[in-house]
Amino acid sequence: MSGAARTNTRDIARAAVRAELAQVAFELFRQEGFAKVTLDDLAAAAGVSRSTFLRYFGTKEDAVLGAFNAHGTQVADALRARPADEDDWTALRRALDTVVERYRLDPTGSLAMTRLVQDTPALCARQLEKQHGWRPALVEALTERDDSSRSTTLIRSVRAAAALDCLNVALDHWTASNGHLDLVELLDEAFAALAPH
Amino acid sequence: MSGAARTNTRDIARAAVRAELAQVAFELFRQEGFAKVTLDDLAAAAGVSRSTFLRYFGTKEDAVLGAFNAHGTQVADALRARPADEDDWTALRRALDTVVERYRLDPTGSLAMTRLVQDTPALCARQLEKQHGWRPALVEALTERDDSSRSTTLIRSVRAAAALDCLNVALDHWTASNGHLDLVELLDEAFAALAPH
DNA sequence: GTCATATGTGACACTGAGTTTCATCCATGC
DNA sequence: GCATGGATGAAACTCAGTGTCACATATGAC
Repeated sequence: MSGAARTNTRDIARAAVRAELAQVAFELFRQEGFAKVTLDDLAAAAGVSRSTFLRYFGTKEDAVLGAFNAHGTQVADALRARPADEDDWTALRRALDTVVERYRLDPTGSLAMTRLVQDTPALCARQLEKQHGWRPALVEALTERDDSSRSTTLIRSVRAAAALDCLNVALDHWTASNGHLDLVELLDEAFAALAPH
Repeated sequence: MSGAARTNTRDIARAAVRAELAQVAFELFRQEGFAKVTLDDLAAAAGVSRSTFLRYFGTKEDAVLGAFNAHGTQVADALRARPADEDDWTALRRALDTVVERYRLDPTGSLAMTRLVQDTPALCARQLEKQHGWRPALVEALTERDDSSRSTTLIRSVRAAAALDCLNVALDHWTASNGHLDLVELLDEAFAALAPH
């Protein structure tokens, strides 16, 4: 029994193919618009069958949004790594630095990707859904950090949700400025607008 | 030219049919589950053709979520009606009372409806999308209330988004308690978790 | 009353997403 | 070489959503 977590040659190959397919899909979506590109188009452009494409990404949207799949647990992990005496809000802000870092590494690509998602209602909706799915993990991480009765699940849920909103709104303004404004500053402003006492 | 806003006999009839169709759909979804019911099932149950059903609700989801269509502008209007000297966060909290009132009027029905939405990923996603669409109207209302430079669009956007999160989280906990907990108290707690200084 | 028009409806065909099934191919281990 | 299992491709299928057309009915003008 090769453990499920074991990363073997096959998994690496799969990941490479997946990345390649995602790249092809992204280019096509940007050129033609998400709605105009069919699964057949994607498969043809990538040189695989429609079946194979759908095996890598369960849905058309996931060919784009699969890039964000790891963000949820990543932010949750970053949250757990914050000092125990830090308040929820500050810890959430700092945990989002892991996401911001991704945008800093490739501003041009990130800008194009973020625009594509924002300008495509179907992608926007799926993205919101995906982020909604991160909330439980964030709440759990917050709870592990401070199990005292000072806080409740409701409070942690609201803060986790609000933190993700801050990210989204900051990104909205970032793309609106063509990436000229500083994402870190925008995020700080967003967090400041809700800073709990 | 009969003005578009004019409510004539025809519009009233349409609204009645629409309400009837929504009711039938809701019952069917609750009994069978949203995914198991097809548009043909809905049309047959309602005694109309598939075409007609789709004319009333553009999508299957909208047969359920159409009930929330007015909420966006309703909250925005309530926001504009708040005293000018009230801070954003308090005004948002009070504006949501218009929504809470709907739940208070029919707790049983609201509970079933909210559960259906929460338990159906497709509906949950569409609901998030719909609420996301409310944000611009809320931001505009906040701006009209206080056009001073004390605040920015980014700040207002974050607060509007966070307020809706508060509502959603409060509703999560309300349904989890089978409607036993007080929605108003839950909402107050949620808002308190983010109270800006 | 009659005619013209507009609107609601149903029937139908069509596209495209996503699921499922099956056959085949190929790499790995024996 | 041979068996096995995972990856692929082909194809049929369901269903949501769009668009078109024909028909019926109700409303308004004369």
